[in-house]
Amino acid sequence: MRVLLVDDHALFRDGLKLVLKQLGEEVEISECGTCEEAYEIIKESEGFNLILLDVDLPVISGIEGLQEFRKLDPSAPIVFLSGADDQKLIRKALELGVMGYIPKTLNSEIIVQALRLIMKGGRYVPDNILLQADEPAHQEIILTMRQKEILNLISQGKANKEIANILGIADNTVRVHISAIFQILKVNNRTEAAFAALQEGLVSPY
Amino acid sequence: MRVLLVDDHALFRDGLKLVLKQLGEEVEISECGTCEEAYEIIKESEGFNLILLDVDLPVISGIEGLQEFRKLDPSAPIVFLSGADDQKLIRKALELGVMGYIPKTLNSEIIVQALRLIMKGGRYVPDNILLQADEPAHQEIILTMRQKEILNLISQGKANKEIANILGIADNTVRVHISAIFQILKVNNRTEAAFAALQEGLVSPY
DNA sequence: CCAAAAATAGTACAGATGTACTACGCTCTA
DNA sequence: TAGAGCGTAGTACATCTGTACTATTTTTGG
Repeated sequence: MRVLLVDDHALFRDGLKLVLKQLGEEVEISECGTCEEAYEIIKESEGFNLILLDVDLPVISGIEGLQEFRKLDPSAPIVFLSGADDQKLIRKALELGVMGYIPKTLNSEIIVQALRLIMKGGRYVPDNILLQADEPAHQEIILTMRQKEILNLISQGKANKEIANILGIADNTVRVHISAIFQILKVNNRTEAAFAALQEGLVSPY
Repeated sequence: MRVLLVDDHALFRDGLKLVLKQLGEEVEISECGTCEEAYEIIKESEGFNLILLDVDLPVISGIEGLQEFRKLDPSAPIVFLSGADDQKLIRKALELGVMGYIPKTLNSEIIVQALRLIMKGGRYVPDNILLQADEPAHQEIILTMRQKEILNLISQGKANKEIANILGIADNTVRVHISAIFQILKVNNRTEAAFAALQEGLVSPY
């Protein structure tokens, strides 16, 4: 069995390698600390039975790199490793079609069980986290493309006039969009909107 | 030798325990996943020779919990473990007087050497990161208490009047503070200020 | 104790922001 | 083809925001 382990924390890799050996007979582990290295390894290999991918990788995150892994080794089930028990992240991961989401807080016994499950074609997602996520019944926020564009510019601290210039429209139009955005996000001003955008993952804090 | 290992990632603890055993003869390792548990362990123990503390812990972060560790076991050298190679964080850690800062990306050989150094009374800080930190010459941003309070409220999307009400001062005064904050942060409006505050770690995105 | 820094507060003003309207063209779908 | 939704744009208006002043009181450090 061939496993590829991508995580920038060398010691965590060491710990996980021990766990993987409990998985069974002949486990052959390739490891690296970045997506870029992982791509090279896959190209030089004959495919893996399992890819364990840290979501929080430097340069190219696991989420960003996921598609490339799919291309390079379409048959390998991909499991996300994550330091954060983030409900949204898990949902996104599942949407992206990963076969598992393993929080690094899990102890080795549970991880072994989870990986066995995944190797048999199942999925593993920590239930406590999914239950948590069900609660809020948090209504999906849907914005039009234009609204997302403008929300992004708002989040950069741009003024209405600047936004109008950038998009080549009248600043009255910008205001109309902004009013609409505020209603959808249920906020009253651009600073609240910016933070709402952050929380919804619509913008990133650079 | 007694070592306390506080990290919420069970597998990382496993990896690190292996490394610690390389440190020498009789290493006795206590481990847990949160500061709260760690406090209990220290109270029930006779003191440690080394405390390894993850900075990014749930509920109480390593940085927040540091003082309490100091109180409970003043003689134990404290070493931060961190998943992020963050220059600012390292500087802050050193200011707080920790004896070492170990990025989780380090491999085991280097960690062993670093821990040996620290056990002998030295300090370990990854040089590549410190060099990096020198470059930006990023001037420290110093705000008064009042300014921080107001910056926080700005980041919550509060209007000047609301801030004035909350703090029990005139909204003219709020404006004066805000003008000062903008100059210090080199920004032009409250949304930019909110994001600058985020980047500087002055507020958290809840 | 004095000087500097911080916090307070006022007046004044230009410009930005947010809302409420109306209105028109475009695209898609029933 | 009618209606819905989107993007565009205008007018009007009340309010908020940010800056530039001046000025007083409190706190703090040398």
